[in-house]
Amino acid sequence: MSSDDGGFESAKNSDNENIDQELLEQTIANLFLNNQNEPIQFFIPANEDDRENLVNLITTHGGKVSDDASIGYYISKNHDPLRDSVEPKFIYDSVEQKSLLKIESYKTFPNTGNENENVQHLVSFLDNGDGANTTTNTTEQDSTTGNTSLQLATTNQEVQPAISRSIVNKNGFTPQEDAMIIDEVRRNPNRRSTHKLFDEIALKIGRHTGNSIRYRFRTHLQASLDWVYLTDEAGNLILDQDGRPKVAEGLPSTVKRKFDAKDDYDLAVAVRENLLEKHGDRYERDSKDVVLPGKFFETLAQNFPHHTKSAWRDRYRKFVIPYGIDKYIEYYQEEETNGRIPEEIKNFTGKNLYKSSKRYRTGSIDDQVGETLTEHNDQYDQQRRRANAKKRKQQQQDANNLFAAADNDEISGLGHSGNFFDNHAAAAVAAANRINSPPSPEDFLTDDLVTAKFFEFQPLISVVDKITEIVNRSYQSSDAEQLITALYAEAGIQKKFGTFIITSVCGDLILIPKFVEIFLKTGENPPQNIHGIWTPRDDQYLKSEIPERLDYLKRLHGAKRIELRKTFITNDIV
DNA sequence: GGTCACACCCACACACCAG
DNA sequence: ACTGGTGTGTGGGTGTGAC
Repeated sequence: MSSDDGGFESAKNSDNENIDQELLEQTIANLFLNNQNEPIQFFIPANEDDRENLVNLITTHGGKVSDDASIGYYISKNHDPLRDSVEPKFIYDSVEQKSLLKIESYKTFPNTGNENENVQHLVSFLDNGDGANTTTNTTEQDSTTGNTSLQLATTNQEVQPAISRSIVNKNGFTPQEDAMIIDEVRRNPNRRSTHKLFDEIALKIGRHTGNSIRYRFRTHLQASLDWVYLTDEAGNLILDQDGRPKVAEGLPSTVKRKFDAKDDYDLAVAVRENLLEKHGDRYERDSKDVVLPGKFFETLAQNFPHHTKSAWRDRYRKFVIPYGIDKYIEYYQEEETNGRIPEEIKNFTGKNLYKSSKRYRTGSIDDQVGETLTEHNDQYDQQRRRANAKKRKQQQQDANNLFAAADNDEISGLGHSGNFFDNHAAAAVAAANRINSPPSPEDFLTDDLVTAKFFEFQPLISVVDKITEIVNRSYQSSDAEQLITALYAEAGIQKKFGTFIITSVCGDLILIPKFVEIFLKTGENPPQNIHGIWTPRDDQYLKSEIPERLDYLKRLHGAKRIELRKTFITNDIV
């Protein structure tokens, strides 16, 4: 800070000037301290604009930036529906004005408890009526008192998570969701490239598709995957003596591994050695008709275990034979001699070349293979690009024709054009309902959970829309009975089950449709390992007070939700 | 115009099977 | 035991539209 700071220009003597300067520096250094003189904690998402500068401003002014999304004020210009968001302007303004400003004024969606806001969080219920008993017959839920009162203090702002249904940024990913994705990848490191893993994560998160989560990981999160858990060959976590998962050194290989130029070279050399041994002088160059025993590929897989026996065999018949064993060896050696990096063999599968074994047996394949491997690879890359462009053009043309036809139909009074839209709508619904190995709903949708009304929704998953509509209505925060009755009468959810769901989500209405959706897709009651949905196991973990278990809960539910759950437990609600 | 979420694509690694 | 045929889904993208 320079002494000619505008605010202190009236200082008459150097002593005063020094004292003022000292005070100012002290103020700045202590700007982000709380009443107990402790650093105020903030969390800033990794992808936040100007994050580096914000971190710098906070830390140089006495504050602390947490790397745990559940700790501290959440500083972001993007609102997170699962917590209070404070605009970064709060930091800039406080620093600029050299004063800790009122943080409430910078909250994107301040939780004022106003009923008219789209913030709904039922934490207290009437203790009368059928819905007040919280038991379930279908889970290992701890038995609860038959006459449990659901009365809860509503005034405790400390433990009330700020939940809003307002979503900004097109269903954007919250820090909790990002953390959950990374955690799942850490637990399944060898499946980090698969589509299935992300489909599974999608089921747990509920708000995004597997595709979307996969893309999110690949584009935004992968870079920050600095460590993963150690797993065995079957993908199970390996635990240490204390039962904690071990951390791996580096990243394990993925399920499948691409063949590189060295692989092709090693393969070709091994094949040639084998044939020379067998045929001696009668060895035929680039033979297309060579029988190699299974033992050969078995040995190869032992010597080069990063590919399986089947993979080596497949690579041999689909790539090395069509290109030419000796031709590839010569190509590889020449590239190395000339200081160039050899390419692997490409474009010999499916549509390109490997349609019929006759083609390479007769040698006609050579007509399609360029002078060099590079030329060959380039040729097919170009062909593919041209084919894709042509396909896109055709699709555009089809779309134009379709709309033209629709216009004509309208004009000619024929109504909408055929059943194109119906078919596509049906396909879209079918796709939306398609999940991996779904459990049969008949097995878990028992009478004590749902009524006949529930089955009127077809497909069943559409009941989630109805439930969303129900929970979006305005309710008195002290009255869950109204909600339970609506769920019973309009969605066919038995009152006891409705109460159980509300209890499992600690009264957080936004999670109720999510609960039902995941329940329908997985049959899990309550759904396991879902942010904000408490299971009997989670409650046991909470009661155990074992640090590792509490850490796990903190990652899964966040500190605020843990405090809220404790209140539930203390009040004997669960 | 850039970024993001999401859908979709496709070569090919790996596996299985009937002949 | 070996073969060619082929299914599955990974791995690494690209296309599209909303914001």
